[in-house]
Amino acid sequence: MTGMDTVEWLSGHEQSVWRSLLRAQSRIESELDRDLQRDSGLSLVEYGILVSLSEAEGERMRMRHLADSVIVSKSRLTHQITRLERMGYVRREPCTDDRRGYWAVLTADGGAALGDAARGHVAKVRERVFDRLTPDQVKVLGEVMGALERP
Amino acid sequence: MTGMDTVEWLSGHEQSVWRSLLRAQSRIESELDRDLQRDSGLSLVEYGILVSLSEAEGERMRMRHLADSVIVSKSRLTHQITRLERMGYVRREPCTDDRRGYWAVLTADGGAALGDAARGHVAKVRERVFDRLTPDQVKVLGEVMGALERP
DNA sequence: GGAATGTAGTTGAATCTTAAACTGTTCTCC
DNA sequence: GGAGAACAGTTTAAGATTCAACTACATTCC
Repeated sequence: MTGMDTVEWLSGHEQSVWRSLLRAQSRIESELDRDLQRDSGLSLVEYGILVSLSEAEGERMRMRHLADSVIVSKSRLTHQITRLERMGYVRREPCTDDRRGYWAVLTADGGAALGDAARGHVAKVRERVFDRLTPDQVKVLGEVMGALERP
Repeated sequence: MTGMDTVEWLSGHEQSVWRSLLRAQSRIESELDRDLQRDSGLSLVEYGILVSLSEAEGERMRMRHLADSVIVSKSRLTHQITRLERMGYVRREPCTDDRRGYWAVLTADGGAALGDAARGHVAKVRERVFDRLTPDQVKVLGEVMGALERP
């Protein structure tokens, strides 16, 4: 017994919950990503970007806001938008009122690609997550994730 | 109303739970990864590898089994183990009974690095996850993740 | 008005990940 | 015992991500 033992460890149960969580996370994400990629050529992050844009006023968002909304670094978003632009799903427009800024704008092709991808993707989400849970479990899961998502 | 509308969409509540889940996942993972990296120079995956090895018989595992245990592709594991070997935390040993195979073996340095990293990391996990939840919520979270982790 | 500081976004290089092809070994089954 | 399939692991190259440095505009505050 040394002085280093004073860290509070996780209890056995907490440990097992934590490991389940890590495995579930990693499995859900990689399966959904693989399927989405195979069926529509979009990664999960790309899909998320298109969803955010499609729901925004004028189907456009400033880079910074978009980065926050899909939780990626500015730099990663820049590269990602460049790729989406190459695919023709997004286009950049300079901001007139803040000349540092750009809008990322959803194109018609991007909207169509999102529509096509969504059907299959939603089915997988349902199958991979919600079909496995009771309504009560979903309710608690919502509360829990609500508590965990806050920074 | 077209024929394409027959996909069962997510209900409003499900949708909001799903989005919380995605945000929580991504925040938890990136914060823990950042902190772990800063405090100990290990990524979350590297940490997971060292944990698996430390708990295995003889502090060693076959590559395939290790890859399954931390849920990464064989290829990624190969690269990752190469890096860990360069850091001196793991060494490879050829398998005597199956000449295709290798053991990844935890070194003394690797064990020490894991020990150092664990203290801070566990504290963050507690702080980032368990401290935000009631015992009941933890219990349900465990059931839910148990259901979701299965392939 | 202008120096200092903060913010938006991009760039480039190093690092990491992925996917497919490949080597060498073991297993199956006739 | 040997052909063929399956398995363990690595390699390679392309593509993605990260990190720090950088440009350009906006804000603040004297």
